[in-house]
Amino acid sequence: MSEQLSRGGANGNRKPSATIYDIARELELSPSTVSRALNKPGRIAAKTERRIRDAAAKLGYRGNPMARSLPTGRTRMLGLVVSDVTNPVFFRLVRGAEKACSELGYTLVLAESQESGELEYGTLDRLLPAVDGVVLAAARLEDDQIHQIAASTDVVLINRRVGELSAIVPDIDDGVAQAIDHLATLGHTSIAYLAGPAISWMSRERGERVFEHAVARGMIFVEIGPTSPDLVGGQSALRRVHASGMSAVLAYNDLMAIGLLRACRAEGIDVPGDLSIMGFDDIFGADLTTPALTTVRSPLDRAGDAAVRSLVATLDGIEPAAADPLPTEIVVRESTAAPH
Amino acid sequence: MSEQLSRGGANGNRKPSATIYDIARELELSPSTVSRALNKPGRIAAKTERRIRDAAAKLGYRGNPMARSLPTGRTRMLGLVVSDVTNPVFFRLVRGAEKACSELGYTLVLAESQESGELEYGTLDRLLPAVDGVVLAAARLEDDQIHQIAASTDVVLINRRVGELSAIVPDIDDGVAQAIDHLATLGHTSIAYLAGPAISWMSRERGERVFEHAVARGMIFVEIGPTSPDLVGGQSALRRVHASGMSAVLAYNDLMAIGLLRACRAEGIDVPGDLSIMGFDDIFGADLTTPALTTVRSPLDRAGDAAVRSLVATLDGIEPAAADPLPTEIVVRESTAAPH
DNA sequence: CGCCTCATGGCAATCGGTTGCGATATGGAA
DNA sequence: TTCCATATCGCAACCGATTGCCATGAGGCG
Repeated sequence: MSEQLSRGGANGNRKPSATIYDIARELELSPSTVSRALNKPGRIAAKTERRIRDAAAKLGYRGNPMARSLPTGRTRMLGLVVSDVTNPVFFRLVRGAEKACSELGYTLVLAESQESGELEYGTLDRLLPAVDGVVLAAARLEDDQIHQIAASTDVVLINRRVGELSAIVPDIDDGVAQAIDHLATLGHTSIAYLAGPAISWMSRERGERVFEHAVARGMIFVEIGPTSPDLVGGQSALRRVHASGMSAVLAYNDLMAIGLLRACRAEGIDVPGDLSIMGFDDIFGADLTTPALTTVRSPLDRAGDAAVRSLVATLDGIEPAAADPLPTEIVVRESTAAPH
Repeated sequence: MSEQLSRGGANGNRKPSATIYDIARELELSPSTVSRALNKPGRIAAKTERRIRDAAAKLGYRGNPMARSLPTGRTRMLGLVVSDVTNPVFFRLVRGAEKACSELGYTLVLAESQESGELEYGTLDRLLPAVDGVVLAAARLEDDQIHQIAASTDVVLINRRVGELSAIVPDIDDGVAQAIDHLATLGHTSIAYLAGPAISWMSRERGERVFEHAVARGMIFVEIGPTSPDLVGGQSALRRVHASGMSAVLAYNDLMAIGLLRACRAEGIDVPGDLSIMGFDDIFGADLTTPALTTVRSPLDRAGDAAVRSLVATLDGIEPAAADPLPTEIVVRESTAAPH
């Protein structure tokens, strides 16, 4: 009548899953043999391996991930740190990373790093020791915080360069060139760049590229901001944008562009008649607005995929293959037109 | 000149983090004392505990999660399974779950269960043994698959009821009542419900509620579908909707409603003039469309939060507090008006 | 026929904690 | 002063794997 000790919480009537010891006993073998048969194909006689695999299947054996990672130090888990889970920019990114992880036999752990202070004693503190590496897509983190993270685990950055850390950065230049070309062709001679947060590497990068291409085209260029990279950021920038007298605006991201769009509508400013607006990323919802947003599409899903693969390669001690460029391109919709 | 063995991947020049053994040696104590001092406050003499905590801080001790979970069987990780990471319905849900986990000292692992076949030998297979419990927000899973999962770990469902499994389901009735009232007040006498996938419990539930309230109001009611719960699903349903002659449509979710909206626009059907359209959930983007979508808002963030808290309570052996109702309410925007 | 090699499988240490139980002070009561 | 209860800490087993090294036996070769 001895009651089975149920470890941890409710649902006590759950049979603890089989271990390699169960298999070993069943077959009168040593646990080490079972371990090898299951992980190092060929190390054990083919016949024995067969028997072991069959027994494992029969007993419903699932290796205990914790037990495995204790001696090896590898958890086969990867972290993905984003600054804001509800930001639609990350959706395709998460999807790409998730798929790659799944294909490579890894598990993806998603974390949010809203305030930078959270780095200490927060989610990241719990995350870092549990993963083999992290993909950082958190624009809000300071450079030295990133170095700090990189000191304790392998890191791959997305949309950002910090020191020599490996990074996946889509080739902005293509897209920006196309965007400026698009606007110039429409007849615009002046353009404003609506910057995101000052800390954002990507915001600065995009601003820089827009600047370069604009002046190369002989266009007037101004930069407005910095602002928060969301709807309200875009919304609140309208007065400054309007005051600048530019006929076209390129916002740091789609969220800001959409915010600006809405503010224009509220103020009775015609888009694209009075003002052409473009964004970056082509997030979900960019084609839902009226007018639908013209934007520079970023291959975020591919970036997520590439980041994970690069990370896993480094973990395996392989020099990560030089990632192919990840080109960007513009998606022309309705928010851009000839100025009048 | 003995080279330090770097376990696992690159970045070999990383100092392995301190263990309780390091602390014990430093203080000439036993590891077990260190362990207790750190986890069972009061179990050890206050003075000793102080010394241990100080030493731990000094050495930068971070407990090894794998090592801890091996004897205890608990990983302090929770899984969140959704059917589609890129579906904006889940964003607020993820956010809510993430925050709750963080507050409770748990780590959230996000997983996608697109095809049901993936249940075997897929992401879930790797996830399940690694977490203490899962929150299931995956409408695509079959009932018996859910039971199968529940057999091996603790489970909390969101937006769905299966057997006696604990579930967080917002109170649809409020919202639907308000919706029907809204439409009736506008003068509508007929209404169509655009159903999602047949397998979706929530789709059936919403349809049922709409049906009840519509007939209670003496309205004509038809159900159209089932369809895929996304933009194309809504888009492709336009002809059937139109053919039905109803003056108002309530779609299973906002994605479908928006798809329908777009199709209407493409076909020159005036919304809300010719047709009033409503959705469910109030996802990101629902207020971006033209006309902006009137919808029944679901408190998804609170649902995520509640699910996690309920799950953790069960894990702690506490009877989860009866969750407060999670009411729904309509958000009136521009896609509904009096029929003509 | 003898020796060497290689394939095969077992032993035992190890990863970093947790925890039941026992040993040793320590202080208070009698 | 003696005895006992209690507070404090250590011993050692255990969680479920991995892995270096060794023992055994079989087969190949001269």
